[in-house]
Amino acid sequence: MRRKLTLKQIARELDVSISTVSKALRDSIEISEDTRQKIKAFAKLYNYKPNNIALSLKNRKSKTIGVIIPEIVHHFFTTVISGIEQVANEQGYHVIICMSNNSFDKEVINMELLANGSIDGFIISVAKETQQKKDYHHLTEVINQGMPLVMFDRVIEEINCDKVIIDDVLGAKKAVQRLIDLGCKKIAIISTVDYISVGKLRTQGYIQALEENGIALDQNLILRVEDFEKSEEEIRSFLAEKEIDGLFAVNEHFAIYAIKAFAERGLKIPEDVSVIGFTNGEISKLSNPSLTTVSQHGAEMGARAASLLIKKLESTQEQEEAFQTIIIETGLIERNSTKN
Amino acid sequence: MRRKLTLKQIARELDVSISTVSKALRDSIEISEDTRQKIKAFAKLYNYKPNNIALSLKNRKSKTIGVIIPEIVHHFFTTVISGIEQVANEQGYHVIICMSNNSFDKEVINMELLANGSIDGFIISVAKETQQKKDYHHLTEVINQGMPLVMFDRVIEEINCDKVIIDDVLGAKKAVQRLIDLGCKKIAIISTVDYISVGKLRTQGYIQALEENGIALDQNLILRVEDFEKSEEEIRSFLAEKEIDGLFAVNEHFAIYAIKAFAERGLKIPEDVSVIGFTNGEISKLSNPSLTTVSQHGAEMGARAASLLIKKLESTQEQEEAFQTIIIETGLIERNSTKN
DNA sequence: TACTACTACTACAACGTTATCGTGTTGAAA
DNA sequence: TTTCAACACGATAACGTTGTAGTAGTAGTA
Repeated sequence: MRRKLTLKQIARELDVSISTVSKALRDSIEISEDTRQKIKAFAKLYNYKPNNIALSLKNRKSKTIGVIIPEIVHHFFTTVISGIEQVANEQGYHVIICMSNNSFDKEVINMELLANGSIDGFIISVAKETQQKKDYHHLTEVINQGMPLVMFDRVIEEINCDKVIIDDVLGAKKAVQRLIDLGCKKIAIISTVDYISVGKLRTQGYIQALEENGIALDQNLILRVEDFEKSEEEIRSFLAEKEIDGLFAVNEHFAIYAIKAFAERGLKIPEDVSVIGFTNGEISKLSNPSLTTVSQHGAEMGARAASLLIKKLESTQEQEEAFQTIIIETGLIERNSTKN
Repeated sequence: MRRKLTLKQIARELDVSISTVSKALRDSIEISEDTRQKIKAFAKLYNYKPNNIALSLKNRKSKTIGVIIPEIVHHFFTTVISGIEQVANEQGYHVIICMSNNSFDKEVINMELLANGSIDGFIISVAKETQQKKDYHHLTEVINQGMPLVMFDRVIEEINCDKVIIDDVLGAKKAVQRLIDLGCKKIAIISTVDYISVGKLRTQGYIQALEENGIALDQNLILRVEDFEKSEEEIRSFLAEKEIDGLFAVNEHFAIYAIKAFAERGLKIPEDVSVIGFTNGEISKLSNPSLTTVSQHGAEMGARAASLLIKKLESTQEQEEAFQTIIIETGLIERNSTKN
């Protein structure tokens, strides 16, 4: 097994100095045409590639963006990553992804690991556990070290940094408004417990829509799922005897479980109940009936986040305090779970 | 913005040499108790963390595993990554993930990037395009450089390395056998074009099952989807007038599209047609009716792949030629798309 | 002949570590 | 008083790069 070829080896082999090899390969005019050709030919022949680690160390930057996401399962995160990758690659950056699996500890470990030289900046959507614990020391630490950080989707207000979010309140409001426009009179919502920011915000949107239309808020029509593992059960019993004609769910899964629960009661979608979900993932597209959803434009989110981060990375001046929060508009994709 | 703290800075601050700081932090007995405490306290106070890049350069290894996957969308890959992460973390390794997006070029770029010092070894499932092109230079190159590589799922026979696969033929055979046992007489298959190895193998399993049960093979009952983007259409027209009572699909999506197509024809699942898919993902679980599928045990696959890789990385001796191929058993998860 | 200017290279330092070897100061044995 | 460990620390090299500064050798000019 031969080790990777280095400048030193080339130098020894061709009986020149390391500097000469380095310069020849970078087409320096200091090196004669002859020598340059010789060195380049040799390097090409033996497939020389500079060692990134050495370059990172020397340049004190890695041209790499670290992305930390809570769970890769969600199609939404996939699309965000695509967006990040596209912009990053265009600008000559590389992307590495780490999962926190929604665990606070893993988020901390991964961030510390990446922060120690491997990457130039972070794009992160924080873990559920982190939101719950409200322990942000790892985030502030990274920021204090002068490493730019962009948050997306699940952001933390208290942290001062660039953010890319969707207008959860508005997205939810538009969805519920649509249900109202379709003639729904009794609209329920399946949300999450309030410490999950998106759940809280989407619930707000639901409430606002009802208020604006003069519909009285009925707390019995709000389900805040506690345990994701048991969400199917929670939803089933919540919907067991509700007489409703519209339902808004804050994610795809909840919407699907709701549709199943309705089916078990013999209710027809969308004839008896109209259902709208959140997040335009695979599941929404493939479900039966296909699901009308609020789309989050994940790719755009990723792209904007990457742009923000790279802008920070490339600006030599420290324009501190100049943190932006970009709000991505949501869309509503109408499918077969709502009356047309 | 303060830069990251280095040994040098600590040394200057405490008026000792860099060596002393390094040794103190590593609890060397060479350093007096007093000095050691002082240095450690200082380091802790200012949150010193060694620079990974420098360590990687010095040690010529990064304790990091690079994972290259074609598309993150699939739940299957997610589970594989979980398996990899678990084993890797246990053994003190870090995992970074890159997506090839099924593009040959991106696969090459990502591999070259990671191979130049960032990681110690690869775990890869190759891109569709790579299988099609049969251009494996980037893989052989990495191997020739002495970097261990483990392939999983979509492997390439010609490449000599450790592999972790499922027995696609057997998995498919068991699924089709199940359909036969359920009394299905006319069983169709929705597969992919043959250059995708898993499609080819699963088709073989289908054929074998029929043969073993003395059922004549009918080429009209085999669909080889060409274009994934248009798969829904292809499947719809394929199933338009088929009189069948069993269907085996080589992935979840195809199965779902098939169920939709049947529904459009007014056929009931599983009463009129029994359907079995492949890959036990979210979609199978959530679809309506829920889908009976062949499960691939992704987490186990990832775990085994990581174990193989780490074993190679830690073995100082080069036991070349000792490449293994581990075959993971598939399971059959029965849900509501087959008669009970 | 002496100086300058240019060409084509080499040497060195630095990025942040750690392992190896070197060294000055003590204290005690001879 | 001399010698020699033991102790506690410092200097150096190395990992693979690149940029700056330095230097032979040649050619041209006065």
